[in-house]
Formats: sequence, C-alpha cells, structure tokens
Amino acid sequence: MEVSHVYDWKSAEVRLQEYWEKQKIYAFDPDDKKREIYSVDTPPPTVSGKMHIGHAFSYTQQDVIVRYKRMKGFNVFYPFGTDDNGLATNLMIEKLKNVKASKMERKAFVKLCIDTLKEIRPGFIGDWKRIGLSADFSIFYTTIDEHSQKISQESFIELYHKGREYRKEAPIMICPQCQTAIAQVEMEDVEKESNLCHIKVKVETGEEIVYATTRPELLPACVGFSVNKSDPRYKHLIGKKVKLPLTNREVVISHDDSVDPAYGTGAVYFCTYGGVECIEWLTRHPGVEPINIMGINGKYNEKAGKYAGMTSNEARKEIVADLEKAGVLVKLEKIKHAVNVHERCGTDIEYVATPQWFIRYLDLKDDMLEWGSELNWHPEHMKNRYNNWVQGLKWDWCISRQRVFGVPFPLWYCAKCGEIILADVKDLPVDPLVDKPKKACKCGSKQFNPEHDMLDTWATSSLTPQIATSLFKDKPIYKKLLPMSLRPQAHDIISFWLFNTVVKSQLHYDKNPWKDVVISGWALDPHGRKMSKSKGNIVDPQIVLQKYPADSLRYWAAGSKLGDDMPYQEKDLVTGVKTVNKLWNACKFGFMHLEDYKQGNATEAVDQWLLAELHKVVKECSAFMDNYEYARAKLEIDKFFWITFCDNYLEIVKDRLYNPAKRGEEARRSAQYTLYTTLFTVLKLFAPIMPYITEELYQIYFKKKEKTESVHICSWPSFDADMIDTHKLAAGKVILHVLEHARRAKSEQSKSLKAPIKKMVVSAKIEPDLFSAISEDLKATTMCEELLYKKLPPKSEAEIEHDIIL
RNA sequence: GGACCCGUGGUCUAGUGGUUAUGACGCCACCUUCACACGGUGGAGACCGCCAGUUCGAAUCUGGCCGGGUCCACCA
Repeated sequence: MEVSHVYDWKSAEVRLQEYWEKQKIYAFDPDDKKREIYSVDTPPPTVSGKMHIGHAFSYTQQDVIVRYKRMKGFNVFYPFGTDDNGLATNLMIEKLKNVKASKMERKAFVKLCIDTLKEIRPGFIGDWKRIGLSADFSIFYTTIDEHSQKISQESFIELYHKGREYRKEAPIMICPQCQTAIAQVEMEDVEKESNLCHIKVKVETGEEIVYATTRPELLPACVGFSVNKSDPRYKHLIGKKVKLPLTNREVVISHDDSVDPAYGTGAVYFCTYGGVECIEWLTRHPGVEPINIMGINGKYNEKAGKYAGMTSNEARKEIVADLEKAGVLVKLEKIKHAVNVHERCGTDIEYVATPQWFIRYLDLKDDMLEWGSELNWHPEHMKNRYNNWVQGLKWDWCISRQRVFGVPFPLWYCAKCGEIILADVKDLPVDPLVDKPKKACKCGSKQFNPEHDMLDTWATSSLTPQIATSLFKDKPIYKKLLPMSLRPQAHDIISFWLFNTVVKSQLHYDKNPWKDVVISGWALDPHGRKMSKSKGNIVDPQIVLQKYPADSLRYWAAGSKLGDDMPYQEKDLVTGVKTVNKLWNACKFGFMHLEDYKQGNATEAVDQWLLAELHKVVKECSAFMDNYEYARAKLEIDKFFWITFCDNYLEIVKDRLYNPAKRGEEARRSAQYTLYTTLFTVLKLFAPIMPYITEELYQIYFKKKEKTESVHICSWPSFDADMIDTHKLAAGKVILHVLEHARRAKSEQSKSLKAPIKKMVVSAKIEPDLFSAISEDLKATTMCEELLYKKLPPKSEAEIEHDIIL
C-alpha cells in the first residue's frame, strides 16, 4: 500500500470537491420512494461581499448535522440559495459600480444589479463549497430570481384575498438630506448636543404650564398634549384644553403612561411626527388625526404656514425666534441625547407619513406564541427570544419599502376610481412599472397607476421553504417536503427571518414550516468581542483557508455547542490540523498492516476490549448526534481515537503485527480485523466533521473493500449493546493502568519507554484467565520480562494494585 | 428599562447534585526516529466570580450581589 508520507490537503480538497460534484454524492433523489426525507431550510447568505468566518462557523455546524442524517440513511433535501433582493445588495452594487440608485432609471438599475450578481455569485458560492458544505447545489435559488419573485408575489396576492393585507398612511423614516426612505440598518445612534426648549402655554382654566421639547419646530403639527395622571402638578388639568402659542390652535390635555414626570417639566406635546414616541402616542389615542406637515422631500408643506418650504433645521431657528418674540420661551436647556441619524450623511432622520402596505397580524399574538412552542428549539432557551419579540410587537408588519431594487408589488391602482387591481397569478412574476393589467377596471377605466414600492426583503425570504421545495412541484415527492425537518440559523435573526417564516407558513397553510430549529452562535474575535469592520478585528476565512485545511476550520466550528458564541483563536485550528495528520498517520500505519487483510474476527482479549470501547463510543456519539449535540459527540470521538486507540491500542498491537512468527498468525489476524473495523468506524464518526481527510483515506483504502462511492454515503456505524461487555471493559481498565504505571516508572527515572522492566506484579479483580489472555500483549508493550498476577478479593477496597521493578 | 445567556488552571473550554474537576494551547522535564516531533511519556498550574441558603454532600439546585455579552425597547 503506497500512502504518501504527508497529507497534501491543498490538492486533495480541490480534487475531492470535484469528485463529490461529479459523482453527485450529495444529490437529493426526488424519485426515491423508500428512504425517509430529511429536509433543510438552508439559510441563503446575503450576497453583499465575501463569506466571513461567522458563516464558516454556523454553516459548518448545520452541515455536520446534515451529514450525520445523510449517513443515517435519510434522503437529504439540502438546497442552497443566495439572498440578493435586499438593501444590502442594493448598497453593494452602488458601491461596486459607483452609481446611485436614486439617480438612475429603475429598470436600468435593476438590470445592473442582476447582471452584477450573476458575475459575482459563483465566486461567492465557491466559498461555501470550499468549507465542504454538503448542500445539493443543483437545487438552487436566489431571492431575486423569477421563481422567487413569483412565489413572493403569489404570497402577497393570497394573503390579500385572505383579508390579511391593507394599505394605510404610516410614518416611514426618511433622510431629508438624501431625500430617500431609509431602513433601520442604515441608521446609527449619535450622541448630540441639543436644546431642550421650555415653552409656556395657557390652559383653559387660566393656568399657565410649561412643556419641554427638543423639536419646537413641529409646533404646527402638534396633535396632542399629555401629562402623567400620577403627577400632582397637572393631574387636575387632564381633559382640559390648552392653547398652543403662535398658531393659537387648541389641543386637549390627556394622560399618557409614557410621560415621565421627572423628565423636563413633566408635560409633553406630541407632533406628527417627532419620533417613535409620537407614533406610539398616536396609536394609544385613537381619534386623533395626524397633521402631516412634511413631505417625502424632507421639507415642510403648506400646513406648516409661514414655515412651509423649510427643513426642520431652518424652521427650528425661526420658531425659536418667534416663540421668544411672543414671550413664551421660558428657557433653552442644553442637553445631550442620542439621536438617530442616517449613517451615510449623519443627518437627523425624519418621520413622514406615506401610504404603506401591511400584513395584519397583531391579532394573532397568542397564536404566534403557540406556534413558537410547537417548534423543537435547540438550544431550548432560544425560544425566549422568539417569545420576547412576539410579546413586544406593537405594529402590524409593514411590507412595503420605498426602494428601486427588489421584488415589486404585483398590483396597480385604477387611475379613475382608485380600485386596487391585482395581477393574475398565472402571469407572475410581474413588474407593474413595465407590465399592464390584462383587463379594464370595474369602473371601465383602462388607465392605471403602478405601485412603485418594493416588497420588504423579509416578505420574500420568509418564503424560503416554499421557494426551495416548489422547485420539485411537479414531482410526487413535493408533498413530503413540507414541513421541512430543520431550520438552521444564527440567533441574531430569530425575530426577523425565523419569526416571519413561521408567520407566513401559518397564514398560508395553518402549519409550521419546519419541525426542528437549531440556532448557532457567532464567531467572536480572540478576546470574545464581536467582529466588526470598525473594530478591525475581522478574520477572513479565505486567508485562513490558504494556511489551514478546511477540515481544521470545521473541526474548530464543531467544537462549539449550538447557540454558543465562540472566540476564534488560530491555535484552535492548529489542533484541527494535528487531528487531521494523526488520522492520516494512524491510517498509514493501519493500511500498511492491512495489505493482506481478509474478513475475520477478534479472537484476542485486548482486541475484544477495544471493540467494546468502540461500540460504547458509537452508542454515545449517535445519541449526542440525534440530539444535535455534535460538539459532545466530537469530544467522545476525539478521546477514543487519540487516547484509547492511538496512544494505547496501537502501541499494544504492534508486537502482534510486526512479529507474527513469535505471536502466531491468528493473533495477527485478530489485530487486523480490529484495526480495520476501528479505523473504518472512526473515519465514519469523523466524516461529518472532517469530510475531506476522511474521504481521502476512505478512497485510498476502504473504497475497494466497501464498494460505496464515498464515505459520506456509507451508513453511520451501528453498535451492538452485547459487545459493550463489562468484563472486557474491566480488563481494559487493568491494561490502561498497567501501561500508565509502567510508563510513569520509566519516565520518573528518565528512561526510554523501550527500557526493559524486570518484574511486574499486578493485582486486580478480573479473573486470572482473563488476565493471562492479555498478559502477552502487556509484556510486549511494556518490555516486561516477568509479569505476575494476583486476584484481589471482591471486597478489597483497592481496585488495581501494582509493583514494578525496573 | 425588559428579556435571555455566560463567569471553571495564564488563555480558550468540557462537565448541570457525590469525578483524584475534562481537554486543548502555552510552560517544565524526559524519551527519538520500525504511523506520527504537527509525536510520545510524565509534571507544575483551578479557593469552579462573590455572599447566603437547600442538602449527609453544591462547580452543578435556589436567592441576592458583582462582572461580561446578546437581542429588544429607548425617554419628549
């Protein structure tokens, strides 16, 4: 058997990856009628740059699980998609191509996006292949492709017909500088200095009170005035009218829980819209109509009176001056507070009311909690995040976005009567900017205004189970794919991707999209801090993989249990490399002695002990893997392989393998059988974690014996409970004890491990027959010339005793 | 402010009522080349964050405190 001296992982990884693709090792078989299906709702990574180490971390964890299931005999449905219909992609294209979506024709920008994505996608996906992800890459989708658009638009139409969708005016965030709608991810908090204006107002009772605000310019849009009913200063004024300065409008003073008597003056005015608190205040005070004084361009309109045409900053100066002139400005108090600004230009964001589409679901809170509890969460505590999110929901789901790139709404408005015209499902996907409705409106008009907005990216990515499985819509197996077996993902998007997927699935099908949920943690920097560009502590997996085998990166990732964040330390990869090499070397040794191997069985007691340990490990690992505890399984395999097998067993059998003349041919055959069985089993146990090295070793030797194309479709080792024989395990304890103390005795005297031992007396509780069955091996391994045994009485406190004379 | 997670040798980590408290890296000493020095053997190194409580017995359960982190909400 020619096995090269060292494992050349760089060439092996490329070669094996090609082999897997060519042989379709990870292919889902849609025509298989026998095997049970294990389906995975693979997270489609966002195409916004390169893969980062956190991806390698969490995708490895899910891949270990999936590989285990495949070996357990499941017909694995493991699709792969990319998420590229969202803002992140939009921004990436703008940066990459140095363009501005807002300054381009929508059609041209969308085309640019789609073309650019096509270019960069293969390289992006290559990173996932590189880490050994065993997805079936032929089951592929992107969240912007026609198939996904169709499903997303179909979902919109269906939920509209179910009465779950409505359109109404709602505040959105805009940047008055860039004159564009912005999303939460584009915002950042900045500590700013500001003036808290104390302004005097007159109550109808004749009393004067003072309220405090940082947004005095919104006075023309003031819709309410609140105090806290527990505040003795103002309690008696609730229900009374107050006259606002300058405009002389009157609003009613009400109680509101959010008003903190200790802040400012304890009296607050609410405007449409000063911020989130004003929006929330409005929802708590039904019947109050907003006064929309700002347009989407960030400028005040005619409702602002003399301040029309100004921005907030301009209006603020004017109003403060006017208030002072009117003698109602009590004081300007300098304060520092956190302000939300647009991260690109640093401008304070504004809230402007525009028509938006919503999915009505606030009425389903109790159901949502129920749906969440029906999922099997791993780890269990991640369910709290879901529950926490549901309990905190305050608004329906706003699914419209004022953007140019994404999945369009499949609808138009009749230019004459305003009727909503939905696209025909059979015509999907449609772009209302380009396409036209096929029929005239009920009112007879043939003039339509398209909906310009895009669907929220989550409205599409919450449909990944449907998007992936409906690729097999024409096959009978389609019905068996939903609900899917597993949703793997990281914990940061439980409240987005996971939650929204559950909601959509329930609204469409009245059932959950999957059975099990596994949540992985994050890769942190070596000091346990989150990686971020601004901290400059990002670890680039491409660089890592030039230096270390993918298996070692996976070995590291598989060492962290689900949900736990893990600091990335380069030394942990070194441990992986060592394990890869140890496997290589142990197999090299094994293959050398297995050249003439024929099927046999274990006749020697030491071999029977090793096999008992092996069965024990298989049993434990299988139980751990079934429970998605791959990290604990890994620990057990590691311990068995390195310590029990390499450090101890291999040292013991060398004598029998090298010296058949002395020990007999049968003793060698027994060792060969044990070696073959154990090595093959160890490779299979390690295969989900380290797919490359295990495959390489399988191809070199085992394939011709086992006849299966790849170790990754070999069946997971089974165990025989009868094999876990307590007598054999007790003998093993004696073996290990003797080896340890013989080695220690030599080490203490600074002697070589090959130094002879004159005499050794061992006492233990195993039967003398059993001891003599292991004594030849023990003598050879410890270089002991005379080995004697005394059986200890069953009641003896000591389990094993020894006396060693060097 | 709400919720959740975590605090174990220098570093990272396993362990969820009874273990001489796991392993890795690092450190010290020794051993060589017949699988592997990316190796082997042995060793030093932990009052298991702090304080109470439950228990015959607590790293492990309960309460409080301190420290770190994450998600959500953030004060006109």
